[in-house]
Amino acid sequence: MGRPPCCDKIGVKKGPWTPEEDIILVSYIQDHGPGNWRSVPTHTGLRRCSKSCRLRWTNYLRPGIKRGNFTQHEEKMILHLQALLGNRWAAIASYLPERTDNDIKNYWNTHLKKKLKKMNDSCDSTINNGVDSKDFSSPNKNTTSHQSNSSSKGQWERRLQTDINMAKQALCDALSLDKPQNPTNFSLTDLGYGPSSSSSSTTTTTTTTTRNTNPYPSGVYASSAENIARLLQNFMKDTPKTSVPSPVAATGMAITTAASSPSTTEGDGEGVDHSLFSFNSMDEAEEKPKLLDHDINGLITQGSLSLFEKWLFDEQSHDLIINNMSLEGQEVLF
DNA sequence: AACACAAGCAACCGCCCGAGG
DNA sequence: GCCTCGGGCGGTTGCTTGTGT
Repeated sequence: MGRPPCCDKIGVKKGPWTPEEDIILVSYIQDHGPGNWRSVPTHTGLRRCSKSCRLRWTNYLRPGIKRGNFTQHEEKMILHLQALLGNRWAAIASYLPERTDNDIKNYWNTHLKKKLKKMNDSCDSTINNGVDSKDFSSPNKNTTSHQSNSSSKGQWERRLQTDINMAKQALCDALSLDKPQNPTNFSLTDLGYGPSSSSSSTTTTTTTTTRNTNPYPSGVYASSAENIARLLQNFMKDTPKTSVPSPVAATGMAITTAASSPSTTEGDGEGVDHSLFSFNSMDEAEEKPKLLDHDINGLITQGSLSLFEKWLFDEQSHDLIINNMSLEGQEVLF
C-alpha cells in the first residue's frame, strides 16, 4: 500500500538529462535556491519528476562536485566511514564534500567492495580457520559486518568508542577554553563566495564552517561555474555544428567565469582550482548534521568538529581502525 | 572489424521520516 | 493522535563505454 507517486507519471520524462534541461534547472535554482522541489517542474516547465530534479541537482549539477578518480585518501576515508557508519552514504558523503552519496555508493559497489572481497579471500586462504564468508553488500544490516567474529567486533567497537569519547572530551575541553566562532555569523566571504575567495582550505575544513543552514543568498548559484561550464561544454559537444542559441543568455544566467574554468572536461575535475571555485560549504550546509551518528552529532551540535575531524582524518587512526576492522594481524588494504 | 562480456555510472524506485495541518 | 505531503536515503536497474576475443 505504497504512497501515490510524487508526481503524475503520465507525461513525465525519464532517462538521461539533456543539457537543455540541466540549464533550465540550474537557472531556476540559481534564482530560487534548492528546495521545494515539488514546484520545480511546474515553474520550469521541465517534464521531470521533482525527485528527478532534486537528484539531478544533488548528484550532478550541484556546485563543488568533484568527478573522476577517487584518491587513495578518499578511499581510506570511505572505507573507514563505511565501517563506522555502514551503508549510510549520505553520512559518508558529508565527510567528502566534493563527492556525492551516489558517487560514493557507486564507487563502493564497483571498486571497494571488490577490493575488500579480494582482501577477504586472501585472508581466508591464509587464516583458514572457519571464518564465515562476509556479505559486503549489506554491511548496514550489520554495521560491523567486516568483523571476523564477535570478539574482534567487540574489541573494535570498544576502541572506537574510546576514541570517540576521547575526542569528545578533548573537544569539550577545547570548547570550554576557546569560544568558537558564532556559527550563525558567517559571511559569504567566510563561505568562500566573497571577493577574497582565496579560501583554498575549503576542501578540508568545510565541515566546520557549514553547520549553519545557509538560506542560499541569491546569486550564489551563478558561481557554479564548473558544473555549468561542464554541461555547457557537453551541450556544445552534442551540437557542435549548429550555432546554438545561447540558453544561458535566454535564461539570464550569469556564468561569466565559466569560460575561465580551468578544467571543464568530464572526469578531470581534480585539476580545478578550488580557490576560485569554492562552493562546498554552502552545499554541505543542507546535508550535514542530521545524518550523523549520535556521538558524532553530539560533537557537531556543540559547534565544532575540528578535533573529531582531526581524529577522523588522521591517517594513523585510519590504519588503526582498518587494522582492527580487518582480521587480526591482517595487512591494511592500502 | 565485429561481437560478447564486463565495468562504470546516471537515474529510477520504493521506503522511511519529519513537518505541518 | 492521525493523515498527508515533501524530501531524503539506500538499493537496484539499465544504458553507455571499455576491453578482450
